[in-house]
Amino acid sequence: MTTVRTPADWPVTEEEARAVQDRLRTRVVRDEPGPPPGTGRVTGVDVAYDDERDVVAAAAVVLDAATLDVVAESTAVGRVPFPYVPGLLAFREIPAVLAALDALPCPPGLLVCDGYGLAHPRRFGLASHLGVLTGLPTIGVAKNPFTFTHEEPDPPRGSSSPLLAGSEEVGRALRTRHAVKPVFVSVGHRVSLDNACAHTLALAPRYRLPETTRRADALCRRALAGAAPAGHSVRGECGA
DNA sequence: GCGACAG
DNA sequence: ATCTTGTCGC
Repeated sequence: MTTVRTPADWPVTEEEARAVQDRLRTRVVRDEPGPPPGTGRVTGVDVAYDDERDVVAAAAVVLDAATLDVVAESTAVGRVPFPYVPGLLAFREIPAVLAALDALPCPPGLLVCDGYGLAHPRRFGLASHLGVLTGLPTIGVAKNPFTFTHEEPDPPRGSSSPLLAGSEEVGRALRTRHAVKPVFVSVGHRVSLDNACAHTLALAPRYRLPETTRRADALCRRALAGAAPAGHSVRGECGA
């Protein structure tokens, strides 16, 4: 596990954070299909918090896309760098996630994020932000529809319906299990929406959520449980 | 102005 | 996200 220090230039106010999003959103690449599902590697990233102790823990878990076996994993902990504000989730999660990705011993391949990409008030959610900063293909798989609207997909696994911001399709409500609440898929960076949905289905053969997010969620919770309170130094590590 | 709102 | 017991089902 590695420790993270919040970057000195990290946004402090909501206004600064929105300005960063407006500046970086132009760099999202939308005209690439992305890697074919079932090939290469797929990496899940997730973050857990203890706001009382001001601690954040991130995990990255690399899976073989064909077998869904774990190939590598890493964690990072640090202080919570930004409050939770709807639309600004990325500023809370990204420093720790980048540190976990840096600590991986192999290339991550496609990144699967817990949250949204283009389905975002300014079309620049966590998945798109991580994609632009790393250059990696990314998708977002969220558990809730956020502010968007959708019709109920048909019951069979694989059915989907458009996730709409007004009349614009910003993502898809995708059924990964028969008659179970859908997940909400959106494009992050360098992946098409069709391909993002295909990846999501390939990663969720048994449970509602993709194996990538299930593994990353379990790992970051373990890392959080084992983390020292912020500002507490151990063996030379500087917390404050 | 009020409520809703990824994690 | 996180706080939380038992319970129904494969």
